[in-house]
Amino acid sequence: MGRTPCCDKRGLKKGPWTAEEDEILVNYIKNNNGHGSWRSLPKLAGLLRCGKSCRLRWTNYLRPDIKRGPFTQEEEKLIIQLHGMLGNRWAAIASQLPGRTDNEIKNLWNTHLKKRLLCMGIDPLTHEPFSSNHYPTTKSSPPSPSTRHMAQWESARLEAEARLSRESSVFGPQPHIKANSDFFLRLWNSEVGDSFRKLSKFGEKIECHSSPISQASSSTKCGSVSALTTEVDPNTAGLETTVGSQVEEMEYCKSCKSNGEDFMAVGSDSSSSNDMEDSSDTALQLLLDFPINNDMSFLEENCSDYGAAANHAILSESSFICPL
DNA sequence: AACGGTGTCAACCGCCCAAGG
DNA sequence: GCCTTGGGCGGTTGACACCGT
Repeated sequence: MGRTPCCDKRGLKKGPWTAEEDEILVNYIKNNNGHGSWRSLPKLAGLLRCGKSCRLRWTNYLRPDIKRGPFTQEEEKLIIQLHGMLGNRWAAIASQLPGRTDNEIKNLWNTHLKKRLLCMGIDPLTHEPFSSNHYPTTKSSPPSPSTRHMAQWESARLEAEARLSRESSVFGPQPHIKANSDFFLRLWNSEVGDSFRKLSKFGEKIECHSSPISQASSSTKCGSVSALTTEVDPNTAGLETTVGSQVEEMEYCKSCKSNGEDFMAVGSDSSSSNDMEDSSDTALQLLLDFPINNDMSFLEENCSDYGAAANHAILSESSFICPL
């Protein structure tokens, strides 16, 4: 059937926006308390641009809440962590970084962060070390990034909900716990989670031969849950340990990793051969496990530093040469 | 100074999806 | 239920800046 063009391109201007055009667009949106219909905006505002172009210019550049300037280390860390969970869902990632646009984050990823991960010997697509391309499930192909991400999300969601449920039933209302330990649920209820729920539907379609979500729920104890624990307030961590055995398991998973053991071995049903149980998720885990206020200097520009840090902390099993 | 290589980022393109008729 | 439309998203492109030779 085909899609009709968003607008009649004839006579419309393309390319970089001038200061005058910017001014017209900003004034129009200000004076009309919003953009209204993007399609009709250019005509009403007197711009020789297509509506899409106006929308893009506004959302990526002219919006008053845009934060310009270089990304901070915190922001970069967050982007890496979110990318590990969400993949190339730039809009969802951007929703967690106030003032940053999806375009900006996408550019940052493609020009900097991707190279840094490559430099560390980590596949930016899967967040796994390149060396761990052995999939114990032999014939089955490696899980797709989206499936893995879904698995982690679902697992984390179930864990968080279960924990909350336990907390509320055992201790009654615990506002401080709620505030501190619900990073995931906040995320889940945000645009990020929303977008992921949509993805999950898609995942069910493409993975109809099995149930990736349920498999994931039972098998990824060491999944993104450990990312949650990094957000737990130390003041409440002890309480959580007494509250839920799952938290203990999470901590155990982390200690396994730090001891260099195959942490997936502690999974409840590690003997099954489904894709979600792939134990080669260490790189992603380590990325996710980095406490948000840890020093991430290993991600800085100097590739030799990455190599050293990665060799030391991440890729103990493999030596690699920084390609850059 | 000229040139080529590389990096950056704003902008465009095409697809997808939800809403509405 | 089908079709059209508008908006949003992710991938890609191309202009420009910078740097080394």
